[in-house]
Amino acid sequence: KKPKRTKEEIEEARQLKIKKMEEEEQSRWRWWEEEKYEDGVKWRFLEHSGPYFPPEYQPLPDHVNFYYDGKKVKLSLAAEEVALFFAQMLDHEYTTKKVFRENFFQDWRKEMTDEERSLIQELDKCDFGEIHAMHKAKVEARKNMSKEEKLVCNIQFRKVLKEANQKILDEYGYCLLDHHRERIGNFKIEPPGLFRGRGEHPKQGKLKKRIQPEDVIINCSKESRIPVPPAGHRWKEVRHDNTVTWLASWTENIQGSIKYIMLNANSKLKGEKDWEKYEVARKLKSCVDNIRNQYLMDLKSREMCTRQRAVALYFIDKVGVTVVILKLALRAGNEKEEGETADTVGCCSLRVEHITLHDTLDASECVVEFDFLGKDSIRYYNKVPVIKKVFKNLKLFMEDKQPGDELFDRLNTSLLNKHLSSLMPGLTAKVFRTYNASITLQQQLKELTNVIILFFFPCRLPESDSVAEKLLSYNRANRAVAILCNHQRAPPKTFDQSMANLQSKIEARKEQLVLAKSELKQAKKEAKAKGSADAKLQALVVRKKMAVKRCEEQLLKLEVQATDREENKQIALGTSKLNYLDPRISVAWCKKMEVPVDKIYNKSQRDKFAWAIDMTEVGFEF
DNA sequence: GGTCATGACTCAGAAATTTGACT
DNA sequence: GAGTCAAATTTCTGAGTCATGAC
Repeated sequence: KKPKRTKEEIEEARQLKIKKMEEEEQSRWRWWEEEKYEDGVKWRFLEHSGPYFPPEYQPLPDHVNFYYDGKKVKLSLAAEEVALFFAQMLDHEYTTKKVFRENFFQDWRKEMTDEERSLIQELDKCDFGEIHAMHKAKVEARKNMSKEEKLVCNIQFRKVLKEANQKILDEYGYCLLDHHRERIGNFKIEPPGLFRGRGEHPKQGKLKKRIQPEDVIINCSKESRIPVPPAGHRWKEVRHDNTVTWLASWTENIQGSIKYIMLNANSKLKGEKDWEKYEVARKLKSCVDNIRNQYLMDLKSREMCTRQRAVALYFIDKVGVTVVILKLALRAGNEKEEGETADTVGCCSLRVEHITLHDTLDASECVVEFDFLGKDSIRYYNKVPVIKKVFKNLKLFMEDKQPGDELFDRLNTSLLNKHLSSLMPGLTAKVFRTYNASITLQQQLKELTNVIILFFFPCRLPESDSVAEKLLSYNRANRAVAILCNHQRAPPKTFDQSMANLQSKIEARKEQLVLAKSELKQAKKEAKAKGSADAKLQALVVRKKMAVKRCEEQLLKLEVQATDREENKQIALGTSKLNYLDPRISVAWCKKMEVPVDKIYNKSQRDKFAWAIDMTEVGFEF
């Protein structure tokens, strides 16, 4: 059995943790206080250990077999490994899809020996049952490890495993960049497996090949300790390019695109770029009115391509309607090679079939109904009233076109961005998303957090909002942005259950409150009857009062939690929080509302936004 | 000047893993 | 104080954006 930890030991561990955090803070590289490098230079010194390669394939044990057409077949090592990839995924819906199965089978056969290939002709005749069962048992065993932890060997096993992982992290997880130790984001080479695209990807199921050192390019300083390739291997190339941020790269075999090993989000290189991004978006704030006026004028242009550009910009920026402001915030929409990826679109690549025009709809005029698959094959569905000029133009663009034709046939992202950068240096379609997201957060926070109440009822101080209520307001503001950016998630599998659990907790707490209240009443009654002389009874009343208060607070907290969770069912807050919202807005809000920053940002988020946490004053305006 | 390929980087949700609250 | 389980966090890697340079 695990030896019990004494109170002293627990306290010691706590102190150690605090000390470690303080040390971390002390040693943090405050790069935002330093001078920036000349244009294009990303680093002056870079040293690292190269990427970490996944372990070699371990052949199946003798009792686990593959069967073809009912007969046991001993596969070659290469074919067996790929068979395992498929068997591992059998519980997943992917393996039932026709495209996935066909792609897999085709690529699998390429890995087979001639003999295997002539025998194994149909996927339906393959029986991966035993391999699948073995894999499931392995996963189960790992899951149950904590239950069996009582067995000393298991504890040791876990410890060894943890230590081994730590060793890998220490060795490969960090680099030295300009005298500072920086964490690497993805230091592991992606292991081989079956490609899983998103949505209806034409290449799903294809074999993602094992990457060898001979495929990898290393990037580091000339004068640094050059990473040593695994024994018996060599690198494809070692280069010393300080105008890029990556440490290693390789070309993957599915799309032929390049994969990179880069630094963690809390690094200088990523942080500085992030800061810059928000500064560009803030610059847009000062000239957005002019830009809007310009594209509203362009809607009447004689040039068709100018008109298309104006309508596209209108989609990318926003739609202003008299009472409510409805925003669209579409992505730019680059062209994609047909048949190479799932059929998804953004603004410039919209097709006629993706929008429906309604002269009137739900008491609004000139409504555009959008229905298309965007990035990651996430559906974008929205009905938005637009100004007449935009509506008329859309009708014009759609004239004599087939559903599959491009809506903006005279426009692409390159033209759009060229135009934008002529209006403001650094301006691209993407900046509008950042700008609109951040400005929305700022507005929503102002509206939602009691400012009005404070103004009209100065006796009600912001403190009267509990931290839980303030956080609900923050999450609602965050949610408004996530909806704007169409950041969706699949509802968690356990959602209904966890909601029901929470509800029953609320009911229990309510009952408890009723009970506490009646006990308080009773205590008061008794105290009154005995007069104020009885100190014991007076103390009881105080205690009961406290109990009621505590109960009420807990109930409120649970109710707030329930509201928050329900509203969050299909919305992913993380993406906007991490990528679109200027952290300085949140930090300033925390300061103003006296909410600790760690209620908003967890440890790694605080690391990522350390620059903002450090420099932001309470009065910061985006 | 337009188009096309390529490279480098940001953004994205799912899945795996860890944490910590509750019983 | 241990066991359980949901929630939080981290990891993973696919999918975009956008600039550049060759033709």
